[in-house]
This record gives sequence, structure tokens and C-alpha cells, in this order.
Amino acid sequence: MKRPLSKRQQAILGYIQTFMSENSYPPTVRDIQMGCEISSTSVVDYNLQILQREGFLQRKREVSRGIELLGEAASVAGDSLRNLISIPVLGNIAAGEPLPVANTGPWNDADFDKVDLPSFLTKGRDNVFALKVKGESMIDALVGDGDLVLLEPITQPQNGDMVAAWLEDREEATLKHFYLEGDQVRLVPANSQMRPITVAATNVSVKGRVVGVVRTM
Amino acid sequence: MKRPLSKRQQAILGYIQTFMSENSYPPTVRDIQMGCEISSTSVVDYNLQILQREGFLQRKREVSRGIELLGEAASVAGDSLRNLISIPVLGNIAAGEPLPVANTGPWNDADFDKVDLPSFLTKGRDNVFALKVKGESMIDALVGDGDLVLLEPITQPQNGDMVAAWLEDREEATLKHFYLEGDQVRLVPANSQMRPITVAATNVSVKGRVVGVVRTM
DNA sequence: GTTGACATCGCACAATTGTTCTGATAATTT
DNA sequence: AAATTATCAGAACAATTGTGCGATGTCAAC
Repeated sequence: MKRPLSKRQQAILGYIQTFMSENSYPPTVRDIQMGCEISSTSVVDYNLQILQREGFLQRKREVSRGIELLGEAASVAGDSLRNLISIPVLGNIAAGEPLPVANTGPWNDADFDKVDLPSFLTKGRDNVFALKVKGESMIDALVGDGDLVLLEPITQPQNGDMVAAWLEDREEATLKHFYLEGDQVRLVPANSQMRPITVAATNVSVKGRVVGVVRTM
Repeated sequence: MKRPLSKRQQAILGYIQTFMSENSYPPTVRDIQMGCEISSTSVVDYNLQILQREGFLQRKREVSRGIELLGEAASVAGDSLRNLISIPVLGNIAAGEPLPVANTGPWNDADFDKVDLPSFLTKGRDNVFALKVKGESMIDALVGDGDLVLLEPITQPQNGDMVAAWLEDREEATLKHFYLEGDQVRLVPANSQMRPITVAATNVSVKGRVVGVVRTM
């Protein structure tokens, strides 16, 4: 997954940096196309998607010039330090408590505590939220009491994703790697010394995908 | 010519400043229209022309979001430096590798990769550095492959501190809680299901105290 | 009251610009 | 060599977004 940037992706990233330091606003897809001598806008779009996935920039859909450089890429382009993101802490995650994640739409940020984190932790993903771990029940996910878990709100994970899920019958919250196998779901701890469990898919309610963990001591 | 800005023009200017400090790209005419509760885009255009004539901003015709704040207006919107700290990543930490921490004084930051983190992670501590974990040997410290461990460079820990230490005889690096008991040192894993080990104090070379852990996925 | 500069309004149009689709080509793996 | 994946090309489409224009409202000066 972690392949180095291609020549073209480097060129695009460099062009955006140059453009933004000269213009104070980001380039359009077609600006990039001409600046990097690319023959199609779709190629630019394609590579921008990759750059976003790799966390170099953030794009807003359907917004012209909706490009925001992140992390190191931003500081190179004099636009400096936009790379802090305010993340709401929705509540706690503990074995016996339901996950405090509203099933409906975006939450109202103003209602929650926030924590500012550098954007490279969220890789530009949107709507990331945080939960504070209570207790030692998540140690098989390499997560301890007091840790902050960063989650992307999704309900349909890909196989291999680490997810925060609620097990209906056990009335238990857990952090495990997710593998859908027919109508069964296999939940695998990050700590490979621990045993996977397999449960009915209807019994698993995925609340989000883990994108990061932060621990302070 | 130099008449004072009207209420509406001040509102527009202020809105552009707010917008740019939040979004890293300028607003559209319609963004301004809605943000300032103006009923027509042409009114926005009209006032933008005036603001340009008065030298508060520069517009590029036919370019979406082609607004650039000038002079004092620009500095107000300038990104405020938030409390980010640049931390050098001195190298890797793996079971079999010595810890790449110079025993002597401060290192030369320029020689290392850096990672920007909010200062609350280091609690204001000075000289914090980071090591990247290689391999699964630290799982009993709730630390996995690829994690970033933040360390404060001390050699005389307090009892209970989690430290990064080098065990001379085993030629092994480890992350454990530190307890000095006479001339023996007891090293306790964070995961309480794992066994502590006890070794001679002379055999333990403490390189730093763990102040945080960061994991991205 | 009339004038005229200033400000606003609503709407339509056109340019800009992001997205998507199908297929082709190149790189990599099996 | 075949299959798979990654990347690119070209074109059409649709959403966004800047601009133009006629009409209206405001208000001070004459």
C-alpha cells in the first residue's frame, strides 16, 4: 500500500506548492493539467485522489480549487501550518458501554470537547472523531486505558480494517480487525497472540474505522 | 476618494478573512453572499469592485475564487501559528537494535526527519524526540509495528515511569515500566497479563522516558 | 418635485471547473 | 504468456461560479 510517489505525483504536488505560493489561492484541475503538461483532466483527478489517500492534501468535492495541502506539503508552500485539525471527542469507549456515536448524520461539533491534532494523523479523512478508552478491555488491540482512538465514521468496512463495533448479543464494545466471511464476521485482535472470534454478521454493529491512536503519559 | 468602508463592505472583508483562515482558499461570490446575507450576487460583485479600487484586495477576472487580500487585510487573516512542536525522529526502535540516542547533549535537529505534533502531547517537556517502532516485540507495552514513540531524554527515571532501555547482556531494546529495587531493576510490561523481569541495575541503560505514543493506520 | 449619484435587487447567461465514463496503454504479477 | 493492476486518454457532462443588465430603492442637493 505504501508505495512512493510517482514522478507525476511529485510534479503535481510541486506545482500546487508553487502555484499557491504565487497566487494565494489553489489551482484548478486544469491549471495543474497545463502546468504539468498532462493530456487529460481525469489523469489529474486520478492522481489527486492518490495524493489525498496518501495524506498529502485534502480535497473538497464539487468545490472549485477545493485543494488544501496538508502536513509537510503545506509548509513547503508558504501557506504554512494549516495542518492542525480540530477533532471532537464524542465520549468514551469501554467494554460494557454502547458506543456514543449517533447513527444519524453529522454531529454538532460545538457540543463536544475538542482535541487539535496534526492532519497527518487523519490522512485528510473527513469527519474523524475521537473516543477516550476506559479500562483495560482493549489491550488486545494495543490500546490501553486513557488512550484516544481516532475513528472515521463508517458502517461498511473493508476486510482488514480495524473497526470499533458493538456486539449486540454480548452487549460489548470492541476494537478488532474486521473480516466478512459469508454471513459471519471474524474479528481479529491486533495482538496476534490473542484469539480471533467469529460471530453472526447481523450481530455486529460497526460504528467506525480506526485511523489512529494517541496516548499521553 | 478615501471614504470609509460601508457596513456591508466591512462585513464582506471580515467574512473573507474568516473564510480564508478556515479554508485555505478564498470564498466565491456566492459564499460571500450567503455569509453576509446579501440578496444578490451582483451586490457582492459591486462591493468587491469597490474594495479592490480602495486597495483592500485584488481580483482576477473570470477566475473562480480569484480574490487575494492585500496589505493589512491579509495579515488579519494570516494563519495564526498554533502550538505545534517539531519533533525529530531519531531512528527506529526494535528488539535487537541499539537505541539510536546519542548519550551526549542535544542532537542536531537538521539531520533528522521531523514530525509536527501539538504541544499537549509533550506536555511542554523539552527535547522530546521520537522513535519509530519496528516489529512486534513491543506489544507488551501496547506498542505495535509502525507506532511512533515519543521520548523525553532522561537516564535517571522515577519508579513507575515507562522507559526505553537497552539491556546490555541480552543486547535488547525494550519499553517497560521502571522500578528500582536495591541494585536490581524490575521491568514491568504495560500489559498486566505479561510477566515482569528483574535484572541487575548495572545491566540496564535507560535512554528515555516515554511521554506518548502515536499510531496511524 | 426633480435630478442624479449611490446602492441594491433578481435573473439570466456564459465561462470556468470538477466529475464521470469508456476504453486504451503500460507496468507488474502469476 | 496470461492475468491483474496501475495509469493514462479523450470526451461529454454537470455543477459551480463570475459577469452583465435592466429595474428599483435611497437620499441629499438643487
